[in-house]
Amino acid sequence: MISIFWFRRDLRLEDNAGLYKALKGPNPVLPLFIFDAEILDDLQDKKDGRVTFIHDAITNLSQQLSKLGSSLIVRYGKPKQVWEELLKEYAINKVYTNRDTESYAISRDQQIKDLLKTNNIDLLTYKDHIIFEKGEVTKDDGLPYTVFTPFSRKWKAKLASRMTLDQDGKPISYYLKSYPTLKYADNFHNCDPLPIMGLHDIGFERSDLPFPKKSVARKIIKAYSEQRDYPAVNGTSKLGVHYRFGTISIREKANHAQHLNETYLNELIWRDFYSTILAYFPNVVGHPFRLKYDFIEWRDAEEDFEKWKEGKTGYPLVDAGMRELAETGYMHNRVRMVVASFLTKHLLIDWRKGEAWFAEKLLDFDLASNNGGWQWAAGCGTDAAPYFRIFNPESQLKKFDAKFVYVKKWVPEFATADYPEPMVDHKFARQRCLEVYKAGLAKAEQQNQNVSPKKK
DNA sequence: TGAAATGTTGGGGCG
DNA sequence: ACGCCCCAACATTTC
Repeated sequence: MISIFWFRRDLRLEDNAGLYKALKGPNPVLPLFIFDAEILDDLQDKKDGRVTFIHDAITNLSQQLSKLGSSLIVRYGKPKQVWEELLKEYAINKVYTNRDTESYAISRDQQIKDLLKTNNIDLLTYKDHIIFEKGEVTKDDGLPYTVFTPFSRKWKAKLASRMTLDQDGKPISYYLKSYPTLKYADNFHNCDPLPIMGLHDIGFERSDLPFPKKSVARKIIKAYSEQRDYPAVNGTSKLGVHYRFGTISIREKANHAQHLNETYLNELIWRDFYSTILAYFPNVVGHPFRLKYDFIEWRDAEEDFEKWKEGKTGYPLVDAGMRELAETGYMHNRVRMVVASFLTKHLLIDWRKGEAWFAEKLLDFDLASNNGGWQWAAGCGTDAAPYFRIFNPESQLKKFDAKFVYVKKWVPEFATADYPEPMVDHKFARQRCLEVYKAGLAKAEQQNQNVSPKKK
């Protein structure tokens, strides 16, 4: 009998909660990865950078495991079918995995749990990709926070409430201690290396996007709070894709952040916050968190959307960001806010369209954070910017890229005759946005009264 | 994690 | 010396 450890968005051996538990369990452990046809077959771009990133990570894991005398099962297909095959091929006693709380993952895992149950096999799940999950950081009455600042206060208090020492005698929160996975490497199932299919076997080609490195200079984290807002500066960690696929440990990075820079730690808390929001309110996918914002009449002009996607709006900072995204699968965070504000407020295009475009293009795309960010920008989310906070793309440029270093990098025709005029006048668009939002909210108010008239 | 509009204050030029 | 005006700088309110 063996145990299976199922890798999904936790593609590393070190400090992996579920893998650690599996190795400490009663059976030899054989790890598994499934290239999920349900997800992959929906991807439009057959050179999708994320698929290459995952394939690289899987190849790396397989090599590491073969050095340990074990291997990695790699399959392609619909998870249920793959598991049905595995049940025939292996004598499986337990299955371990790390929790994934995205909507699709929850239903997939339930399906697999049921399938395993009929074979008397437990599916054991663990928290690995965030620090505190749903239910761990709540208001005193047990209800979830929907505003970031009090959430983060409680989060930090919980983190600090159990300080201890690590192996080297340095102070560390109990919640950030690493799982010493490799100490139990003897419990991997001994076997010959198993083959890994190539990218084209699953219908993809190698992407030529550059993948950010997972080693980050300490000074970037240290100076994060001062430098993060300037897109021309190498001031952000670009670790998003590694957090997304678990090629680094969130606990390790949170521990660094706790010692080096509180603002960077806050960014990690935002991940927990939005992940938790999604877990409590799965309806935020496709719907505004504050439902009264569902009555806004978006203009949704298709030609405007195209200009935005191509980075041809005539607003240099917006265009630079959109082109950086298209060319690298990444966009500086300050600029993400500016382009999102521009799409929703200046162009009055439904935030869900922008969200979908980011989902397609971002290497570090994360459902919860992306949705939270877009709803924030549109003003309809938790802890949202009030709708009348409208970014001025020109003053944002002046503030954060005054010397046009970032803009010139991505928009070479900037300041030449080839660069277009602004597609819409700022003052006009601002006024229009205020009116349309106001009308939308008024309509919501009216509907609300029709549904539940006030009692006398 | 905003920006514009409006209000207030105080210094300096000037008659 | 004084009132008046202008305007920049800053503060507050409004969207």
